[in-house]
Amino acid sequence: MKAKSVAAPKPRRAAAPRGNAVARGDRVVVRRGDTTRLSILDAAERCFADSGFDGVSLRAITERAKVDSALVNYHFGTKENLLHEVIARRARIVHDERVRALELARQQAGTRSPSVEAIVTAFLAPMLRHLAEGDAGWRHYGSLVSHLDVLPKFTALASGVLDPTALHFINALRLALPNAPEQSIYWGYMFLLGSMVQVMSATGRIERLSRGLCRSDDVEGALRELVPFVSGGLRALGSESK
Amino acid sequence: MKAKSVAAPKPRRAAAPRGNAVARGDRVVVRRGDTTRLSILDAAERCFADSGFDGVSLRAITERAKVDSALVNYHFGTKENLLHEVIARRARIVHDERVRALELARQQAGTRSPSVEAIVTAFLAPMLRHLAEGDAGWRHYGSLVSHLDVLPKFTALASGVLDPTALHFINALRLALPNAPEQSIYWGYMFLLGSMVQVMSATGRIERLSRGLCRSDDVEGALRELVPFVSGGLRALGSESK
DNA sequence: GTCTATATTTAGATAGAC
DNA sequence: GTCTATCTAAATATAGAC
Repeated sequence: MKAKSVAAPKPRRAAAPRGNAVARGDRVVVRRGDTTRLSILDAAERCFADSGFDGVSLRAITERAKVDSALVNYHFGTKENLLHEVIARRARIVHDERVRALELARQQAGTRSPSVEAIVTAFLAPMLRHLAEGDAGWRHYGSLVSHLDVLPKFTALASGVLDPTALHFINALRLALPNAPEQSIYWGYMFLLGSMVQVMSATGRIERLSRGLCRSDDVEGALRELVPFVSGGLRALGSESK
Repeated sequence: MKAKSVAAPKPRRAAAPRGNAVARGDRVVVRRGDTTRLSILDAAERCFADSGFDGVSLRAITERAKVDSALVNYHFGTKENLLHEVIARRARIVHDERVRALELARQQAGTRSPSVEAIVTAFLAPMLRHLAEGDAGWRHYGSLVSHLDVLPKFTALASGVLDPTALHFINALRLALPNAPEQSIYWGYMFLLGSMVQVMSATGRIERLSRGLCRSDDVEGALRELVPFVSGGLRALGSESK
């Protein structure tokens, strides 16, 4: 495969024959093969996070998932499609949680705009809460998103999944920072992402730098630093003395 | 190749037979093959930046460099070694420039510590200046470093090259922010990196989000946002009201 | 130092039996 | 849905002539 960019999810053949678990009447019916699908998604999530999309083979993934190597193509069609589904399943969840948290902050603020801190927290807390709960899948997802966020080749894919969330929060920030120039809002949002990525990617760099004083897996600690840092930064963009 | 992590540069065989250009007496003697070496380094820098280390083949690199495909192995030994040399050649330069800029800020501050802004600027300006000058090589380097910064597989490599700079600036920040807890300094430095990465990686995401209002290649504009954002964030970490 | 040719392994994907 | 077997292309790396 050449180094062409990865864009839309083109289900080539038998990609995703059916949904994952389907409600029928009252009961949730788990179909045969659904556990296979899940095993593959989880294994892919982990492998992609560790080594990047091109750094792992489908065989490495199926070995970790303990399923036959032909089943990836049956369930997902192509490797790219597998990546897309790995991202999409959790992105949907975080998006909903973030939007709901922002809604809540708006209600609590009444007629005024929520504070910068409240908006930033609405954005960061859902993702970091998942990380803090110790779920390995979410940790791998965080690391994987960081990876995609930074490689031009995958920006289209990441953008397509993550931009809807972005626009919600950019709008909110605009209202909370009426004095900030329009460009500052966009850049500020990017810096928010970048700061969060340093926590999500969990490369172990901060352990090494701080000789163990700070830890990537101390997500609550990171959140306690992240919210004031980002909020302070955004406020500085909105103040006149720039 | 399995998904093992990439650590020290292990020159396997004929890796880097000689330096790139050697001063002999007064004159700089450019050896035969040095232009080949340079072509490969430049092409690799570009390809790695676009698609990541595992996303490009050595053949794609040699084709872009317009040299024979066997010459990578002759000059660099392995692909990993090639990556290491691609990073190292520019990392040395930025490190020196940053340390010099920090020295200068210290002299100008006299007996007091330089301001947070001065320290942050000393760190950011050298790299962003290279980007702003429009040199394609530096742009690719920036994008590549962002990539390595985020993938666990490459953290050891990136760390080995970049940590010396980090410790310089962490020390400086400690003095400029006497009220900040020790952990906040380390996290703050990570967030500084993360924010910078959003500029360096130049994925085109901000163009898409802002519908063309902001541009990745407007580096001066980005620097005007980056310095106040990071400085404001760091100050917030150092204030009592956290 | 550079090239041709190739060894060796591994990749993604598929056909068809069960 | 799952498995065995395999196709085809591409990967990294090397040997040896020039």
